[in-house]
Amino acid sequence: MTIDSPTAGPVVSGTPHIRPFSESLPMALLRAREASMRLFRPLLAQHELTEQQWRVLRALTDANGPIDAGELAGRTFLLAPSVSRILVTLTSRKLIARRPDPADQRRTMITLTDVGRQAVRRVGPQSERGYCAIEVAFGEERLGHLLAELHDLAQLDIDVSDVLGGVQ
Amino acid sequence: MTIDSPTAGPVVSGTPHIRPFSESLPMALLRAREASMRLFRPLLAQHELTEQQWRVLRALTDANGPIDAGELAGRTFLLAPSVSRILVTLTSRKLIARRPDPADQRRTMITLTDVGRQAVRRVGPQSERGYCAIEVAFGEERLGHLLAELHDLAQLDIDVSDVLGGVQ
DNA sequence: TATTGTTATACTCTATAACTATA
DNA sequence: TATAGTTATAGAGTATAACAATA
Repeated sequence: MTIDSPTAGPVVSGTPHIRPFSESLPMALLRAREASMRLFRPLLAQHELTEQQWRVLRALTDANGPIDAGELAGRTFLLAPSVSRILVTLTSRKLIARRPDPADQRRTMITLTDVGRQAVRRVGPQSERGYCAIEVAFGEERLGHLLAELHDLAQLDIDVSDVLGGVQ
Repeated sequence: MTIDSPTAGPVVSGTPHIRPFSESLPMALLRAREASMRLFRPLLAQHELTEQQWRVLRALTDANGPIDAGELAGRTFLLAPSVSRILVTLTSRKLIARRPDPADQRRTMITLTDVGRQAVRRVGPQSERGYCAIEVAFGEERLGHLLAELHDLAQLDIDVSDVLGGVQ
């Protein structure tokens, strides 16, 4: 049940304490993400969708109605310029539609088109097979708990300046 | 034998079951990773290191001796061409050194230089402050358990073809 | 002939800044 | 004046293929 080292182990020759790569949280998250994405990448490739384009389509599916570009950027963890370019691509492929918000013409409201919904309907169930495979291999309850922990972790609101500590 | 799960909650208007974005494992991992990287990005920026360059330096620190480029690619989750280019950059900055393996001249062995080790020594302890902040906010034991679960998840060896299911 | 690493190429995303048009 | 989105630009990584050197 334990990870590699119970008490953090010996420090490497004269180096001040630096957490081993294997115990780095961002690295562990990356590794786990790569392992799970491995199941989905070929599927997205088949449908000529990048990971980020798929994130946009998923976010729109969840939204279940028009949302503006800024909201979309936030939900997909993409920067505004990335979203803008992705929206151009997805629009040219008729997967989404953009129109200005009548209430505030600065805003662009985005919706899935019927074609876009069809695409999601085609990819979604196949992608669900990936999740099921993970649930089976890892354990459904265990996976549920992991998701909850990841959710809580992402909610932590740590002040970055505490970390940099005015080192400047 | 349908893939759509029988007891997976209400299905959105006519759409076959598609897991909500919020319950997507890759998305949860990305979200958690973004939340944690938020603490480290400014630090890396201060030292003019990209995330990927820092991964290479960390992997070399852990290796505690020369390793070849292929091994480095594996440990950092980077593709060989990306590693190649990063090695060019890091070599020009004198942070690493490359030399052919005497035992097999095809292989390039990579080591940290003294300058490289110094850089790691400067960044490492500051980065450790980030980890500590997370440990405090999330709980040390809880974080340890999460790391162990992520480790196990990454170890899963799921056959991709099971997922694609010969759909072609 | 297979391998290791590097280049070549095209595409995409990241990141910051500048710009347009609304408000 | 501030905001929302887009466009501009520079840089970097992704991904595949092709290549050279070595085994």
